[in-house]
Amino acid sequence: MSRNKPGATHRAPASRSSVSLKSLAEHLGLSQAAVSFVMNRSPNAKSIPQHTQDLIRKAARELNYRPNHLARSLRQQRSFTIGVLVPEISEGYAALVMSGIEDHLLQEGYFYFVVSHRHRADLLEEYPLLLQQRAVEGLIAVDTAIAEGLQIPSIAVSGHREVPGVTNIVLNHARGAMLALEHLYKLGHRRIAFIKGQEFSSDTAIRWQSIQDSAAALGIEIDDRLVVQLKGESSSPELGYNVTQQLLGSGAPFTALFSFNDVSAIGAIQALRESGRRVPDNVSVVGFDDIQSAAFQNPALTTVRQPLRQMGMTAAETLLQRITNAGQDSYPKEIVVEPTLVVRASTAPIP
Amino acid sequence: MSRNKPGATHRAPASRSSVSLKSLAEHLGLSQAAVSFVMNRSPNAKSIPQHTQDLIRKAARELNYRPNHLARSLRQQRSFTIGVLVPEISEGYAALVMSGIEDHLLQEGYFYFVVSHRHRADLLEEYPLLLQQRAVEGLIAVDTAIAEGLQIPSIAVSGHREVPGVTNIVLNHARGAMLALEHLYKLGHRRIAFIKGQEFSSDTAIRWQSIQDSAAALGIEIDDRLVVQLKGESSSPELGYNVTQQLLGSGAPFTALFSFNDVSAIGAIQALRESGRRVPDNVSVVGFDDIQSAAFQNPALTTVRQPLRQMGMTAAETLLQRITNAGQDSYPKEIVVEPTLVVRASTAPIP
DNA sequence: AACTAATAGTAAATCGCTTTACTTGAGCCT
DNA sequence: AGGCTCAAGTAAAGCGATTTACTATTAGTT
Repeated sequence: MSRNKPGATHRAPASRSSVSLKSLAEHLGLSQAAVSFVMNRSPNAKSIPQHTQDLIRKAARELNYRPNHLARSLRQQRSFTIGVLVPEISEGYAALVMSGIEDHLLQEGYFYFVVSHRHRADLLEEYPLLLQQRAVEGLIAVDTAIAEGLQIPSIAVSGHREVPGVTNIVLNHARGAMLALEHLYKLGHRRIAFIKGQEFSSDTAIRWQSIQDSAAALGIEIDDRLVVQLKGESSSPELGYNVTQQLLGSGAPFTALFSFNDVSAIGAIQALRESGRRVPDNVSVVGFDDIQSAAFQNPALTTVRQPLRQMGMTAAETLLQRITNAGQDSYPKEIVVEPTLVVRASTAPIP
Repeated sequence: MSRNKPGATHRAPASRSSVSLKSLAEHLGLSQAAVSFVMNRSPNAKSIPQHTQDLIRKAARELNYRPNHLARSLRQQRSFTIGVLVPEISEGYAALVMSGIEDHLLQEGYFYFVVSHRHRADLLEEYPLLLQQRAVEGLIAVDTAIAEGLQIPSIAVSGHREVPGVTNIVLNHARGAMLALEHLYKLGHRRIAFIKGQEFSSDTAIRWQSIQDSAAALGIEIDDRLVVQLKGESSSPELGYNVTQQLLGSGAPFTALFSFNDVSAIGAIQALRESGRRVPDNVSVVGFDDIQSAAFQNPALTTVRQPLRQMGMTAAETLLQRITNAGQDSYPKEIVVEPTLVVRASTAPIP
């Protein structure tokens, strides 16, 4: 199955124990300082003639010298590492934000630790501390209520509490709610059901408030019997499925459903279908987020799109700026991004 | 919107510049060594009487001492950090494996760096080196061809090449293919279309080989016109959509489709539907992986389940074992996990 | 010839911890 | 009184870099 090609040692001689600055300097008959200056293109290197510089770089290449990042971090008090705190590593929301974060971060030479707290209070408390012990230079919390009193610059993606030292990156929820409700309103819907998010979700309160405001502005009345709330920790569509059954059980009629997010909307559609209702013929459904699979549902999901990747990139970019400009203690308290309505096939005019 | 509760300073006095071992020792009037022994419960601490130990721990708590992990790692030559290399974060497959990895890792006190290479050859080459520079103690590559000559223990989830130093965690593909084909066979299907994975996907070759073997064993003939291959880097269902259109364009009739993975199966179903075919009434579709959203497709997807989370956990567990037992150079070359067939609503007897 | 300036570096401290080898004083024994 | 053991620590090296403050040699100037 696998052959050992005899002449295939095209890699460098794989220096068993990795070479250190010390061994490299000895090999060259120079001081560690000289080598360090040259390798880092430090201003001090100007006292080293070009010829010697070339020799140093050549030897470094040949011996495959790679400076130990730990040692450098310790000395410089700079780790080029940040921490990312998410509720859970899964397909939807967090994954998209993380991919945006990574995009910007790696490009700037930073690495990051990911930790997921799964809404456990002890982990929420402990992880930021552990991350700081590991000398991260900043923290990005995704959909996570961040504790006060952090020593390092922090960004909260979808954070809404005003915490000293924290930049919140938030969606314009007023607009998001209005886009969705206006769309339904224009299709003739008046009896609209709502699925609220769990208490622990950062966006739950603000989104619900925005919905109430938009509904009032449009003259849509919200029937309490048509409002349910997701229950449970998991991020599976099942949660949406469950509360939709509850909604159907109440007997109150509705022609549209606006769900807290796409994942729950997907579960909701399944429940509607099983109850004999067709989407969008009998009930229109609007989701929120526009996760990757939203476009490939059947019917394809109409949803309020959050620019999640963009939010991740902005988070990383802002964080690095704050780290680099440390000292200035002015920093943005809030950055607002705009939603868009993506109309697909899960909404239609009232029957 | 946000209130400042005046009496809310229930946290410790937030010691501005974090306390070091040195300052803690000075504060106590003891040597750094003594404090270190006690804090680490080192055997050396037996020479420190209980009373002093209590004093040390009390002071550490009060001053909120947190040892600098960088310094410790440097000294001990142990970073308690590993690297995880994935093609892309925002995808069903990798996300599930990562969540398994994290589960085991964090629990054992390890942290991890994630990097995604997006199939770029330069990154594939560079990232393992950068990770080693950052002193990771091991590497887990997910669905990624790992380079030879790594200095550290490595695990390849869905790796199939035999590389020295690497443990492959693989699915029993022979069984996976057989489960799916047998299922279709029993439903009466004989004209079956196939979507193969991209060349760069680790599982593509073995899975296709297994399919051919199973088909032969069952007496199913594979029509070349009914075999297409995913094209493109992205992990969106669109790729499956595209090749299914191609399949339909060929005009060759088929009653079932076995797709490389769930994501492409979802796109395929969309294409089938748009062509006027109904799933499963006219065409049965089987996916592979059982990603989270598979159960919530319409129709719910019949698929070969890979225990992805389990594979991640096993990867982490095996890696930590190999790290801990460093020295022994015996290690598992391959760990096989078993698939299961999850029958849902996308398959039915032939029309 | 003496002084200055530039060139080509080097020695050593430092980051914050761990860990080995040693010291100091007290108590006990003979 | 001298030696031995034990308790309770301490001093200092070392992990692998970076960085500040020097030094030794040569060349040029007056």
